[in-house]
Amino acid sequence: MKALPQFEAKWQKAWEKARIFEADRDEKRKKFFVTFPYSYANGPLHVGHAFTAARVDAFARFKRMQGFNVLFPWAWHWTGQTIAGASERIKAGDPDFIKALREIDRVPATELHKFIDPEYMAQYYTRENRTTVNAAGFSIDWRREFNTTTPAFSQFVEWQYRELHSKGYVTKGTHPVVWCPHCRSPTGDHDRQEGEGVSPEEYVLMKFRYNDHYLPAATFRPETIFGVTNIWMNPDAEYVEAEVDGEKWVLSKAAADKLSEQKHDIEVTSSFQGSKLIGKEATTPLTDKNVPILPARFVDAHSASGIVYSVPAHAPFDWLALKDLQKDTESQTKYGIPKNVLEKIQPISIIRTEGFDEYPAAEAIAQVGAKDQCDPKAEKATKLVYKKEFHKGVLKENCGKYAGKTVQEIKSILIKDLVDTNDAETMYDLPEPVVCRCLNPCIVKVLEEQWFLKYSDEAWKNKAKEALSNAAVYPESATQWFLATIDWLQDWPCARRSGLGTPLPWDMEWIIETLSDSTIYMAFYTINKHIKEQKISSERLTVDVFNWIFYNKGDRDEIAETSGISKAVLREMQDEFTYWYPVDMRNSAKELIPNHLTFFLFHHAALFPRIHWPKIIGANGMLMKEKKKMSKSKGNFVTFRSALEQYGADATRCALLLSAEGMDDPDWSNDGARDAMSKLESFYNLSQTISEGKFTEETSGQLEAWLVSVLQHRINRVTDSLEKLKTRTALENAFFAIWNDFRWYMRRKGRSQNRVQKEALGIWTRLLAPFAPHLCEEVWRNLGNDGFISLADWPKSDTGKVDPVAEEGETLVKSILEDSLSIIQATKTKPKEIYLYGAVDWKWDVFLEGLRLSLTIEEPSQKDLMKQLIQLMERQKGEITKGAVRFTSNVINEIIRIPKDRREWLLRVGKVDECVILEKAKRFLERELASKISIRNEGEADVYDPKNRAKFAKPHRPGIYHE
RNA sequence: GCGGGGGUUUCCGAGACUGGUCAAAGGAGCAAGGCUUAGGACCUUGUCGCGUAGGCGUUCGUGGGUUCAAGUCCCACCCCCCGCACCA
Repeated sequence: MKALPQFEAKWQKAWEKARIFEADRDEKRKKFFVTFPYSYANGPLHVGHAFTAARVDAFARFKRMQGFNVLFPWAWHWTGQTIAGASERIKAGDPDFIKALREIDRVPATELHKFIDPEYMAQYYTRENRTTVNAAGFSIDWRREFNTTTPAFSQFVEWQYRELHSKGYVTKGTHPVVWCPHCRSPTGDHDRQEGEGVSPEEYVLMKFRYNDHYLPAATFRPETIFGVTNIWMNPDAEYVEAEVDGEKWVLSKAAADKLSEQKHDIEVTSSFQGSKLIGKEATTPLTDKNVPILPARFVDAHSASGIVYSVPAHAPFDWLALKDLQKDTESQTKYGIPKNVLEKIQPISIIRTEGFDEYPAAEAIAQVGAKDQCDPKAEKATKLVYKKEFHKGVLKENCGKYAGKTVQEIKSILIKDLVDTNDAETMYDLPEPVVCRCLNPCIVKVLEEQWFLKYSDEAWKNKAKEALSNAAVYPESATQWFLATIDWLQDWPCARRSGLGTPLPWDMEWIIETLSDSTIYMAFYTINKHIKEQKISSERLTVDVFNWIFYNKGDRDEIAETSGISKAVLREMQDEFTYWYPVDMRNSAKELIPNHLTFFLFHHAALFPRIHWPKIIGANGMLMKEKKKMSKSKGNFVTFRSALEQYGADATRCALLLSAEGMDDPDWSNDGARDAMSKLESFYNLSQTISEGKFTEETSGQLEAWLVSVLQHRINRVTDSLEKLKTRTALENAFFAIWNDFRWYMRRKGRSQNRVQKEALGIWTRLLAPFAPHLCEEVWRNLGNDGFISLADWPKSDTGKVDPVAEEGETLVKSILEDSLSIIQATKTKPKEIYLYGAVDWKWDVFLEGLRLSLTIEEPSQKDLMKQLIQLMERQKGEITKGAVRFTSNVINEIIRIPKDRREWLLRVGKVDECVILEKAKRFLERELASKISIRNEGEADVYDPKNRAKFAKPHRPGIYHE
């Protein structure tokens, strides 16, 4: 059992020694450039990486065997926040995190403390993972390896960004983000302790007037200003007076803090309890009405401005709060609100909506059964009203110039109008609390002067779509997702203030973010071999150098002079780039479709001419562990390394690739891996028997012709599937289907062996080599071959070797076997003797003529064929029996159902001499069925046929009688 | 909510674009038999129901429809998974 993994190391060494995966430019050979998105160096590779990479490697090996000069390079992603963040957590002594590193990543204690240096950590995992990649037997050219903070690579990224900038693809902008004041950086979803999926929302602050102050009441529904009856404030919360951009405002303390992060000048001048303003009056913007300020508990001072206005007709909370207050005499006296003020307040209906009457708020409250303003059901009622009114609501006559319009159509116009007249302002806030991993609460910050990749640009989008249609996408169903992503993408902030990476060349405060520095880096592989071999220092890699290499722009002599890179090396780099580019195949997990892979298209479209756009893009599912998502926190995380140690490289690769294809999620299970391992071992044992066997037969018969023939189909199937990255189908056919062919052959053949079988094993092994390369090298060697199977010729199918007669012959034997077994099963008796009856000649004539006719007529119908066949028989025989007519009618019925290519095939096969074939297979059938067999043709003299079975004989379907 | 992908026989999955060879490939599991000192090895058979003749009946999320014929085409509905951005 352990024999297989043992020779894995042996072959890996042999490959390395012979340097067979080091790919150099060779103009005489066609190249093929495959890539795998480099992994992030903050942890060990896991079996999910293994799955995707195994697909890429299988494809690379397949193409290499097809004779292409294949380049499969590898690199490491160091850019970004994550590695730095991980170091932070170690520094802080995060116990869970350290435990995971010790137990899952198996980091030795002696190394762990060094991880407080992020660079060391990245180095550690790079080293670790490189070992894993080699142990997997991936066919990598390591001379081109790099990581994304390598100075030479940074130079390359700088060149890329200067180029994008000058072409207008990078712009400056302002944007709200979820922000951690402590970390002083945006807090992405995965950086959050709490509040996943929460993003900033834009409120409108309606500027009510109170004395010489503004009282900004927050709302999502500014159109409801026409129905305002009062203002709500929380009497117990802290409010402040502040100078906001030169105006005097009253707002919650929390809001003042928030606004100061949103491009506003704020100075707080005094602070007081909300109760101070209760009972006072404020004036509405737009409509200049005086409304009272009233107390309400549902008002959250930590949300937006901490002040809201009340529209009881359309807002369930307002309706409930009003009812609550009208009943609450205690509060009325406490805050000195005269009864008549409350009595005067009448809901004002301003929106007409199908399905609602005068007061939608009240209706919704009744519908959900909300009791008061603190009832959680009030939220439900609010959503109900909002949604309906937004989509179907029309503003009534009391809405000024907006009357008669739908809410949906005037909403944004109204906001713009209000802001223009200084009746409103906008403000961002979070609908739910967000807490950073550092345990500090987050706020919304409006980042100014950020750098964006302008993915919103229509022209760029169109170019990206062109690049997409220029490439083959596998599986095809992923195309839709790409198109949707291209349409959906907005401007992408491409730089951050912290983390590892390359600074923006024209604004060094900013570091290019991880997804943005990894879009065209495959081009860097093509030249990095020379940069490393020639030890070219990064300063020499100037913009001019890259321009010359990638665009052939500028004067080589001059560039050689200024950069100090020799003319010859420059030439060599340019040649190598133009030789290897474009990327022929890039494959990743589907989660990268909406980001990395689409960015990859955008940037290639922006920076390179069409001839350098990618040719094939592949996507695959996300790996599951025993049907569940794999994660370190769930404790079901399987590292690539541990899988290799347990099952070996070949079994790991095969188990993964057999598990899924297309965008279906593959599943990793111990059973699956163990199973793959024992299957491979069986294959090895079988191969030993065959390759060590003595060949008593040199000449080949029908059975050998059959084996060779079906193998041609297998070759086609495996080849076609691999071309389309259908790795599962390919492996299934290369492994199970051919195995079944061999089983049948050996079962039919008995003990004797044939040279053809050994040749067939050679083909089989080569078809399997991209998936289980180590084992196949071993088998290949045992078969007496000298070179590496990794470099052997991929089998080509030969239509000349397809033998329909041989194939149908075996089909006949199989069907006799199956039918007889079925009869035995149904009758529950064991026959002493089996009689087989081949169809009489005239039946064959009718059958073949029927086939021929069906192929000459466009859409063969029962009637036409019948007529013609009967005429034919009349001409030949003069008269026809009733039985013949019935037979003809049945045969035609069957023929019509047979697909066209099968009909062609059967016509090519022609008349099968079933007696001869079955006679040859007689001993086999007798052995299998444990019965004497006797074979005759229908219509011959003296045929033993006591139950009249012979007349049931049809072409390809002899009659059977069990006695 | 928006966008993308799916629901097939015990399980995983092929088939669906191009309707008939489909009770539906292949693998796994399970059962029986063989081979074996033994086997998580290998070989054979069976694995929707019925059946003393190779057959018949009922199935491919649900409900309709088109057709001589539907897992495959059309319509409606139900359910599941994934993505939704300052970040890998």
